[in-house]
Amino acid sequence: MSKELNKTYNPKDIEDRLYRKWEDNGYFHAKADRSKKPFTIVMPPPNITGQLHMGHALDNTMQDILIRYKRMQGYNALWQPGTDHASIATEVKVIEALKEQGIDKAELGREGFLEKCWEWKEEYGGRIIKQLKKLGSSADWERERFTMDEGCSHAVRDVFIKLFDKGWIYKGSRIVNWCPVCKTSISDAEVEHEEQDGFFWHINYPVVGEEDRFVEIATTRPETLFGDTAVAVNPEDDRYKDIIGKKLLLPTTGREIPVIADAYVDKEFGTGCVKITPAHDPNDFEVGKRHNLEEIVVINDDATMNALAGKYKGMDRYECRKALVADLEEMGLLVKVEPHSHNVGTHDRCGTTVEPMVKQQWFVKMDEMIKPAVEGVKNGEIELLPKRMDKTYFNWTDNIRDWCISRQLWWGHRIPAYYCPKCGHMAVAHENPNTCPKCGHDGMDQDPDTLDTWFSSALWPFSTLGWPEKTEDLDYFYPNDVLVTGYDIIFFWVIRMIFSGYEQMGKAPFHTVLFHGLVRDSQGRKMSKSLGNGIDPLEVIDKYGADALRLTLITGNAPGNDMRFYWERVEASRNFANKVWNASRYIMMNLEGMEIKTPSMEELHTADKWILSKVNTLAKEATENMDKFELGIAVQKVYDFIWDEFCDWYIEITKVRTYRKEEDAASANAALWTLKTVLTEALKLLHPYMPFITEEIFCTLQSEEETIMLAEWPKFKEEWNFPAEEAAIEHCKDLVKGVRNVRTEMDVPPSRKAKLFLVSEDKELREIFEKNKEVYVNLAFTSEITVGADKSGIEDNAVSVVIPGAVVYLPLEDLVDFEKEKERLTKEKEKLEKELARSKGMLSNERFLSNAKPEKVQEEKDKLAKYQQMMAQVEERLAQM
RNA sequence: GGGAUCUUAGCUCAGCUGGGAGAGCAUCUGCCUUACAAGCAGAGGGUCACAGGUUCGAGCCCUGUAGGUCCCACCA
Repeated sequence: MSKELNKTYNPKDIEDRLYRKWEDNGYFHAKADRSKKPFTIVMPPPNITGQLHMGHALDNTMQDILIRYKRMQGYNALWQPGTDHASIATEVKVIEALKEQGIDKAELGREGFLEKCWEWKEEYGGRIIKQLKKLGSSADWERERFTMDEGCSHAVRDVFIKLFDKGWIYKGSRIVNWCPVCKTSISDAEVEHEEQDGFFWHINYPVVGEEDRFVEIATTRPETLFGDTAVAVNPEDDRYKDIIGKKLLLPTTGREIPVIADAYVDKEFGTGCVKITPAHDPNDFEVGKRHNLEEIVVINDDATMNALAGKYKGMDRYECRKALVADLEEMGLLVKVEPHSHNVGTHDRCGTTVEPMVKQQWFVKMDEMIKPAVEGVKNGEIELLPKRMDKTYFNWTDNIRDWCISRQLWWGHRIPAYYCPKCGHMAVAHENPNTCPKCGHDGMDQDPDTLDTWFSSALWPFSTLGWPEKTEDLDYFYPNDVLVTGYDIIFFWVIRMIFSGYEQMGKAPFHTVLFHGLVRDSQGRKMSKSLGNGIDPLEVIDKYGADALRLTLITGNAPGNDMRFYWERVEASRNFANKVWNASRYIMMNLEGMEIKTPSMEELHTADKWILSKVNTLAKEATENMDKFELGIAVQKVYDFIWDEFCDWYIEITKVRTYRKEEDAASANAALWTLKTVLTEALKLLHPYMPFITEEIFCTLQSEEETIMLAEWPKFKEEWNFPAEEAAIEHCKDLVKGVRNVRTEMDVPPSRKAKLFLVSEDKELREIFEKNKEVYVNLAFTSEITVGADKSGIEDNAVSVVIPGAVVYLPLEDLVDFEKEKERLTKEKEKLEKELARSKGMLSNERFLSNAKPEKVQEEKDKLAKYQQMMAQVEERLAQM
């Protein structure tokens, strides 16, 4: 019945084959089915430009674990996958590709360019999906969506129109972050602030009509001078009270600007005088609004100076800065230059310093829409894990600003607004009305801008289920259950999904958000292309297998924390896979040709019940941990169980029985049944984490079920709860450990078996040792075992080991070194003395006795008794020597 | 400026609601014991950053200090 397994686990032999089997059999597919409870996760859609990196690997491993777990628990588990059009990223890629062919985007025209984008998408868009499959991801690929497919695009337009009609989307002239390289506006969230060393230029602006009187301003951006429309001082600043309202001559321009008073100015900072450039600085923009100042744009979209910069026209902003400063110096208006480090906003995609610009853009009004999103997290409808993410979340929502959603790009969802070239009327609609509803003019032009990529991903939890159609899927699978993602996109995506879910669906999109950290390199640096320190998950899979990679990413790290990637850790995971493989191989070898019957309770030996009880507890605990999303803890417990309890103890314990199949068939049968049963349970618990190896073994081990993927998740069973047997085996383990310890210390070769005498005054304990000789006979290297109440008949010079409740004697007279033995016992005594002191101290502390929980007190009393008993034995032994 | 987070064995990190310090790797010593040397058995190694406080009891809670990392923020 059982097939052969290789001696070492080779992931390559099985991964692709098993994945194909799963996919072909439709195991990943979920259909709305009212008889089952749904469990839904939407996959954060990777960019079509993306290549699988460690972040994806971690993110998707976590999701796959949850999905596989819930699927085994009988849920109708849907993992909804798809990809994101990633407007800027894709557009940049396509432009680059075109450049190589000598083609320019503008030449190609909008239609032509979009065609190229789609071609690019067709060619590369599926790459990352293939890579995700390598990981073992059990997403429902039949449902794969794309943010720009017909349905999602419809959803986008629908939301746009609804919000517009509600007055929550508006078009306005505002100061926005402008990227001069990408030549588009970007949202606040896309701006990265970095500290840069710069200068503070102090410049004198002459006061009009007053000879030799100047106002000294300090600026980090002299080139914006041409856009100045005022100089502001603090109204409380005595130094400048008298010049408020006077005019200044703006150097090099001949233009006069007023001195105004505004509380925004900090008296203590700089000179206390601030040049106001409403068109190129967000603060100045606000000041300008308050004082009705003109907004003079002096910088072009490509960051060169425009005609208003006079002779500097056409220069790049930094070139102009240099030239202007030199000229000011010549004119004697440059007072001084101070080094000054300040925060500069850069575009997170290209690193270009953003230029604040006044532009006509589309915005989403946030003040109202954010309210349910705040409330939902506050009242626990949505739980953010780890909990501390709440603060980050509220920090953002409390300071929310309107969302700039228009982008001057071509690849993306085009804004569904149409303008009449004749009367200027604007209509917002799903399709071009063609005829102006106002003046009847024939032909309307669509707004050239596209929407921020995140506008469509914000709708992902419901747009993928068919919204705005009222589909069965939507009704059944929405709200989703869990969202798994990195904390780095909480603002971009998570918050926007939450408010969109509330606004469009009236319900939170999910009840739990599970955040994970970043995977860093071994030195703790971010993995990045520029550093070249990224590790390709596919390479890891190729070398060590997907299961090893998955296990590595999930263990040894607290939820939400960043982790470092080490090859050594992958190796350790691979070793575990191999361990599982070999243990299974061993069990299958033993099952070969056997017909295993389910043993009765009486036929099960103590050790069998012990391991059943252990795996039973494991199932309970691992389930609890997984329900709390403590995936790393859960799998660590499974790992420890398999390696330590099951392999190192149980398999070893049973060898004495499985080697003697003929002599005692019932005993061998019970052991083999237990081995197989416990292994199967453990494989199921391990499956979400290591899907490939568990499937391969499961299918080789048995033939009743065709896949472990759909096997039932282990539950705690009362009939497998054996506390007494657990305790009994713990005693045997103590015994074995004690013997091994002393034998190693005395350099007794394993080949030398020894007689073993066990002395205990405890009758129950004697019975345990008597009954379970088979447990320790081999592990303690015994040739003969005698259990007694006293030490009669034991040579005086036998080596002794004190274990809880008993003393073990090993007559190894030729090897006994009395000095060494004494030393050992003295060390033992010291250890016990310390424990006794601690225990006695606690128990003589009245406040401990009165304040501590009664069970704690009892526990301590039991310990004391145990130590006292052991101490007596050690002392007696020392006295004899 | 606000906030988060970290500081535990040589390295990387666990340590859940406070009750005798753990893992993996590395090191040392034995073992090719017929599942596994990617293994088995054993060992060494930690004033849990520092200083206070709460408590019968603190790695865990509170306050402060130092250092690291990160996020947010319009000081020109």
